[in-house]
Amino acid sequence: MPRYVDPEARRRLVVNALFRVVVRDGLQRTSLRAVADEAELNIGSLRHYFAGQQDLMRFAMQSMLDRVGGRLLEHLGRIGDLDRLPRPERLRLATGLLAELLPLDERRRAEVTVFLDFNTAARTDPAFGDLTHRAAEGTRKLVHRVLARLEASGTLRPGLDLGLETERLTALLDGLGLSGVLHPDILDARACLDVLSAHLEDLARPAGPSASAN
Amino acid sequence: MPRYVDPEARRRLVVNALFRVVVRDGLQRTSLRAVADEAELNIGSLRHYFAGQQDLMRFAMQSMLDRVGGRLLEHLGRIGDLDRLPRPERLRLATGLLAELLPLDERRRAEVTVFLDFNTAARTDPAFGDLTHRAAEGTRKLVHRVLARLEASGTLRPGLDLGLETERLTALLDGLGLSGVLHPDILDARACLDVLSAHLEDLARPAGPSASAN
DNA sequence: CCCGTTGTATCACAGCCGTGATAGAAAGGT
DNA sequence: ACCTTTCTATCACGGCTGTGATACAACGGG
Repeated sequence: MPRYVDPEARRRLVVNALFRVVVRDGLQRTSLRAVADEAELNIGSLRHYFAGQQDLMRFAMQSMLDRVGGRLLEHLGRIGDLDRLPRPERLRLATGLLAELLPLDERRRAEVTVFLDFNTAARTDPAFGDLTHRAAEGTRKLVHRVLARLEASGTLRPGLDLGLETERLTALLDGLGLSGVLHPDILDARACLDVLSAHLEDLARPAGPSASAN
Repeated sequence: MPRYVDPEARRRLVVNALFRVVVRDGLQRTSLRAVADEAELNIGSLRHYFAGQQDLMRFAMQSMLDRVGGRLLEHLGRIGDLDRLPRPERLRLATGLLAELLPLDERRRAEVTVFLDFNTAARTDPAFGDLTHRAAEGTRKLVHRVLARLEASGTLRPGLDLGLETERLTALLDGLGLSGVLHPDILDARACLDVLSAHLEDLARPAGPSASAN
């Protein structure tokens, strides 16, 4: 029984509307009025929950980082003890986790799209501050952790420079997300996943090439 | 002895000014007036050479595609017969060619930055039409060609799916460009080049690991 | 000299934008 | 009933945008 209106729910409503506008029209055309219209709210109401444009944008960015971050932590928890699983299963789980960062369905496509627009805008717009910077560091931390777990379980081929491989895999994910969002006709969801899968398989030790015998 | 003013030179002047504004302030804040100011031209003069904003943007995008494309063709021509070169040299040349797409110095950093802003904008702005689409196809064509040459010269390890490897390498280049431009403090020029170099080395056949004996 | 072409500069207009101010309705405690 | 807080709604202002129209200078050929 919320007293008055639940402000948190209102903010979620607005942020979701903002995401839809960004996906549909791009961040450039995402104005306070456009978001208010999309949320079927009066701009006056909207401004009652957000002090201004900067607040709204920062809150939206932070919200989406929280959401994606939450999902990634879910995946991480679900993995748990990696060593007890068969080798192909380990790679499958790692792929599934990192695939959370690829535009493989409408939800993730929207997330990657918004994330891309925010990031490019953040290059020159101080409104986002260091949000994108910390996000980039977080992604690398995660990727590094996944690679470290795979290595600890003996799934990777030896002699890899984990620092370099972290950057390589991160760049691959970013690039797949970029093309998947901007050129979905060239790189569709299936191709995205195939490339990621192939890359992880490539990092795995060539013990079982599984070319002929499975 | 140019009759009147050389219109082509004027357009180049304007386009260069536009690039500077985009790099400095972002495409969002790149207005006709800002470009005119940067070019030290009156906005009326500017509009004498460009019908409107769309024309200017399209022309700028096309110009930068031409420039980068020209440089890539230069590299391609300079390579010529790959098979006559020693193996490490082949990889070095391929790396140098593809490094043209990475923000390794101020010129390339500016190009990648502008290219990124244009591409993200093109997702929702019909002004750019299919320019970015053809650019994306062109990049893949180039990457595929490089990989095919390397394979034809026996430099790559066997059994590679060139189509998939093309997407992988393209995504890697895009991702390196993205991080190199947006987070240069996390991924500096050296790291960019190292990752690309390592990737190509990884695609090369492990015949000579060159760990001890060269 | 004259005149058409080319280039430069300026004004005005409508359309957005973010934002401050303000008024009034709705809600809930006393 | 009353009052405070919360919420919705609207107006107005200055600023920036692209663009059409227009006036005027500069150039180059007849």
